[in-house]
Amino acid sequence: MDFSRIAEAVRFHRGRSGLTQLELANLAGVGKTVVFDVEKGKDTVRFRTLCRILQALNIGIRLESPLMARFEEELDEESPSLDVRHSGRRTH
Amino acid sequence: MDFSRIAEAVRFHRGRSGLTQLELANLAGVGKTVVFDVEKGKDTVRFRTLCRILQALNIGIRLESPLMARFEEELDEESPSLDVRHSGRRTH
DNA sequence: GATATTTTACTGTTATAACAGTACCAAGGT
DNA sequence: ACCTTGGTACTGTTATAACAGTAAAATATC
Repeated sequence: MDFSRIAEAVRFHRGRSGLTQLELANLAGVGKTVVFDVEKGKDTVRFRTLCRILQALNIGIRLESPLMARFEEELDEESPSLDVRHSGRRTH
Repeated sequence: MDFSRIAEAVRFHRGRSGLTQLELANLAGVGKTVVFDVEKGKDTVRFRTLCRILQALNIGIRLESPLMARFEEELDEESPSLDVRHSGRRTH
C-alpha cells in the first residue's frame, strides 16, 4: 500500500547509489520504462518486476501483521531443523 | 523476494480469518484465480493486485535497507507537518 | 459412503505490463 | 552558444495478468 512511498524509496536509494534510471534498469534486468514508472508511483507493475528493482537497490520487503509472530512460529515447527548444534528451545 | 513466503503467509492468514479463497477474492476485489495463484507462489501478479489481497488480510508491507533510516529522516524534514499542537521549531 | 464445500486446474477472452525506440526537455559543463 | 547527460513522455508491438466459467480432484460434514 502507499505506493508513492515505495516510489520515493526507490528514487532515494537509486540516488544514493549514484545510478541513473537506465543503469538501474540494466542492473535489475528490466526496461528503463519500468524504472521510470515505478518512481512515478505506478502500482500496476508486476510484483516480480518490482522485486528485481528493489533487490538491485538492496531493499528488502518484510510483511507485518498482528498474526505474523504466530506464522513464523509455525514455520519453525514444520521444518525439522537441520541445526543440531544446540538441542533446545529456539531463543527467539 | 522469496515469494513462497508470501504465499504461505497469505494462506496462513486467510485460514486464520476463516475465509475461503473465493471469499477472500471477493473481499479483496480480485478474481478467485489470483488468490489461488498467489497462494501457489506465482510472483507475476501485479503489485496492486497483491496489495489488495494483503490489505484484505490486514498484512502490511515494510521496506527495509541499510539506508532506510536516512530515508525516513528525509521524509520528516520535507513535510511541514500540520501538527501545530506543540510549538516546535517550525519557523524557518 | 453420500453430500456438500473447497481447492486445484484447466479453458478462451480481454485488458495491459513490459519493452525498445524515439523525441523532447531540463541542468551542467565546455 | 553548444554539447552532454539524465529525466520525462510519448509511440507500436508482444507477452501475459486478470477474469469468469467449467470441471475435476481433494477435503470436509453429515
